[in-house]
Amino acid sequence: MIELRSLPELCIQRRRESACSTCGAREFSVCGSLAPGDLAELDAIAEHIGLQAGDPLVHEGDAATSLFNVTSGSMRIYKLLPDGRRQITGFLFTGDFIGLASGDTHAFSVEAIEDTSLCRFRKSEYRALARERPALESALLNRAAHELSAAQNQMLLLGRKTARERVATFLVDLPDRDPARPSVGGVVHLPMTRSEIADYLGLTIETVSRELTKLKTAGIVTLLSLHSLRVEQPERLRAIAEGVQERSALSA
Amino acid sequence: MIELRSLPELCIQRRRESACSTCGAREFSVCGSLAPGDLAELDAIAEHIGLQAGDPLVHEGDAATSLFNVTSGSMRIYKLLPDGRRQITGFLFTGDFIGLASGDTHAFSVEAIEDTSLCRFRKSEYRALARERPALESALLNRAAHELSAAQNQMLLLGRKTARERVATFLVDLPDRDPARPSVGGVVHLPMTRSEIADYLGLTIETVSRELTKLKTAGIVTLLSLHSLRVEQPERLRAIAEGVQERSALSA
DNA sequence: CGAGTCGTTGAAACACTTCAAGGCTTGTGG
DNA sequence: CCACAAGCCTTGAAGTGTTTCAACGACTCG
Repeated sequence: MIELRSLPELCIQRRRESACSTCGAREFSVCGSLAPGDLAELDAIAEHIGLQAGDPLVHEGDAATSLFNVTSGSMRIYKLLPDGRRQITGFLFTGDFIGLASGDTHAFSVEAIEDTSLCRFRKSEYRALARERPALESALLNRAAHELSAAQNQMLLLGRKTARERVATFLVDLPDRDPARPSVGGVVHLPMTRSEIADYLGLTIETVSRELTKLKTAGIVTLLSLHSLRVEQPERLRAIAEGVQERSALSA
Repeated sequence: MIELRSLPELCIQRRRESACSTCGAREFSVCGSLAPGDLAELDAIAEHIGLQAGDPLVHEGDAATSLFNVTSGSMRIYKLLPDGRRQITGFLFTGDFIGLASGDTHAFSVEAIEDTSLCRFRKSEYRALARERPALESALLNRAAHELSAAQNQMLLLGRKTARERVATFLVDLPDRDPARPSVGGVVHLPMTRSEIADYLGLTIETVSRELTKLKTAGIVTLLSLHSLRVEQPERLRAIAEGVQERSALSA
């Protein structure tokens, strides 16, 4: 029922002795300052999964028996209305958790955006381990706290920001989300489509496209390809994201 | 940094031997199935606080040294943009927690809507207790999970629902939020103003007022007073909330 | 090369906001 | 007890940011 995102600085990567025979994954990430003993036990109950772009992982209404940790790639988590309207509530990257909630069914769907690998923990085994190792539970609570804070920021965006502010906020925040692909020289990697960005920001694809074009025309960003751009004026982008209006320019 | 709301069914009320000498509060609520020993220890470190309508509890940017549990009344939790635009990210009622996050400053503000009483726990004391009593940490994680699920629902509302669907959703969900004031015969108590409802739903006060009027005209609700109404046709209200469009009526 | 998917751009439509006026309620002071 | 000011809410009319509808361009794949 819930999904917990990592903060890069809280993540430590632990390399396995050898690649998993099933899926080839070589590492998995856990959050917080876990002791080596905790890591070893966590490792012991992990099962590796590989997904191709577009593959579903969980579907709204599914029984929630497992807990997942993304080890590479990116995913979308979303909710649907009966008529098909979609709200993407988050993108998941390396280190993010999925499905920690206490309920017995998922209240959202999760699909792979690109080829993605994960670790799966059976919830029963995980809970048993968490009882023995309180640091695990504590680390998860920390993640939940950060995730809630991010959710509040997103509510502010969806409820009160203009289209331009939403797109700017998205470009400012995204680079910090994926620890596996740190931003270099202001280059932002966008694995998702315009449609996914739109459904994440509560806009249409046309509006996203138009606002990106305006940011480009204003010289604030340069579009390198459909899935990457470079931020040329980070301070202006940040100002727009925070709702600090610019007098002229960008109006048209 | 985070705020955790209770689910009524998870809350147990525990009556104190006598009223608190400072504020007069007689009970506080904790979540989950805590053992009597845990309750007693929690009780021992609790400090009682009373607020009047409008009083602030925490301000965005404040150092986060305490953790609060609402024992009566209602509060608003919100974030602001520099130009004053406000997004209320949640309303808090009896049993709800405030400030569980790990960070050292609050990322939101909290104010009392009506006269409200709370229990305060010093974070350091609480964490020490949680280390000894894992059930406490576990109960908080459950709360965080439910809160995250609610946040995802709100993102769906803010990003993809129409004004009418938002107001309908609000009226459907609100009665279940306050365990201290259960809904009887479809009567919904609204302690907050239209302005607060608007800032919660990402609308203006005029739009909220108009949509309430339309629901009244359609015979779906009856306005009893400014701060209470009765739902006459719950199934129609629920259908609207879920985005199931009605053919005719309600159009104007 | 044609089909399909995804993205961009323009024009028209519309849902919601903004601006404006008035009503209702509450509290205060003469 | 009434007058009056101050909030809060409702309602109407005009304005606008975003959506919807439509066409076209770019890229990928068989």
